[in-house]
Formats: sequence, structure tokens, C-alpha cells
Amino acid sequence: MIEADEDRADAFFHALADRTRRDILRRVLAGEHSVTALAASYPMSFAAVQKHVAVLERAGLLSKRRQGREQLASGDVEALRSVASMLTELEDVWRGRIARIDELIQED
Amino acid sequence: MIEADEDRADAFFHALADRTRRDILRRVLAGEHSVTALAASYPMSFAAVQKHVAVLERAGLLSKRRQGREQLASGDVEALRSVASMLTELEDVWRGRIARIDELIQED
DNA sequence: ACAACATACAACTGATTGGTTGCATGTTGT
DNA sequence: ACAACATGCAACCAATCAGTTGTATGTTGT
Repeated sequence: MIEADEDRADAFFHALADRTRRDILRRVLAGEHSVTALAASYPMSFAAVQKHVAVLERAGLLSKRRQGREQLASGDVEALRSVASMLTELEDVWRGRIARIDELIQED
Repeated sequence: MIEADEDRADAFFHALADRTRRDILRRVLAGEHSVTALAASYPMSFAAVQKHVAVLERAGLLSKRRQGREQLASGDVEALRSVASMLTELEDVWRGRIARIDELIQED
């Protein structure tokens, strides 16, 4: 089902289309952080940050593991790479155009 | 000003977070298309497609040139690469974590 | 046991989004 | 000149979003 890939792409790009979420992702890629620790870094309520974390988690860009009463979040670099590969596929479409132009030059 | 980069990232990722826009981008990366030609491909009004094209254009992912009464759109592969490099920078943050873990192992 | 802490989630609000229709403007072919 | 075409833009609508406050549920240390 190609539909599922599009859903995934929607979730990925939507998750990345917010600067607070990109910043959270940077932090959790650098190392594990509890939701509370993350929340302390931003000028908004705990609940707002918790929702941003949930968006990143639903997109698969971040996962959590429980440690005591804390929920430690860390970034998933594999997910990040699959976003990058989506862009590469787009770039390949562009390369195809160049190849076609070359063909036209050859024909001539 | 780092603020401007974040604005650009917001525009890029938001533009890519819609499957119709990603599809339009694929087409215009493969070759030039008029807005009307693009609009014919989707089950929505001309105006809706024209707005999607405008979002991609504002994000810098696509540019248009006038030819007669048509406006020919084509994808900007350089912009696409700068989105990819944003992801690479995120990945570098992750690599930094690994480097730090290696240091800890060394110290030991 | 219980007070304090960490998290999740529901309900609400204003702003933005993705779509619509209708209208205005510029361009072309006859 | 003008009818048809290509585009852009405004006004509107329903749905979603990013934020808020408040409440519920675990978990911990004493």
C-alpha cells in the first residue's frame, strides 16, 4: 500500500514543521531527556511540550522508555534517515529530467 | 540571525507536509508544467491547486516563468538539497551523542 | 500511608489550513 | 476588437493546530 507511505510522510513532515518540535528532536538526538526536563526549556506549559513530544512520538521520530517515575525520550536516527531518503527519491525524479534532456541532445 | 533559518525550515517542512504538494513537487521536478496542467491532475478546484503551488513557491521549492499566457512551474532541486542538509545537521547532533559515549568508554 | 513529583489526557480558545465559489486581470488567436 | 483561456486573489467554511487550564493516574521517598 503506497497510501501508508504517504501517511508516514505526512506525519514526518508535519512533526518537523514546528521549531519547538525540531528543537526537542535535537535535544533527544543528543541524549535522553525526561518530558519534565524538556518542558523546563521552553516558555510554554508542561502540557504543550508534552503534546509536542507526543506528535514526535506518533511520527516515529522519538521513543520513550520508562525509568522510575520518569519517561525518558530519545530520538530515532533511523526515522530521520528515512525522511532524508524520501527527499533523495524526490531528487532522483529531478535527475530523471536531466537524463531525459541528455537523451534529447543525443537524438539531435 | 538564526531566526531566519528557522522560518525557512518552517516553510520547507510545512510545504512538504501535504501529499498533494509533494506530488506537485514531483511533477515539476520531472519537468515544467503550467498551473492549469497541474490542476487537471487532481480531484479539486483549480484555485486549490493554485494555492498549493503558491505555498511551494513561497517556500522556495518551486519557481515559475511566464511563457505566453501560461505560467510554467519547475522544481528547485537546490532548495530540496538544503532541506536534506537540515536533516543531516540533525543527524550530526546524534553523531555527537555517539562521540560523547565513546569518550566515556575511553575515560574508563 | 501519604505528600510530592512525573505524566497523560480532556475540554476549551484563537489562529491557521485546505478546501470552496466568484470575480478581476492579463494574454491569445481569429 | 473580442471571446476564450490562464492565472491570481478575496471571502467564506469546516477541520485541524498550538496553546491554555484543570483533572486523573502512577511512582517515589519518608
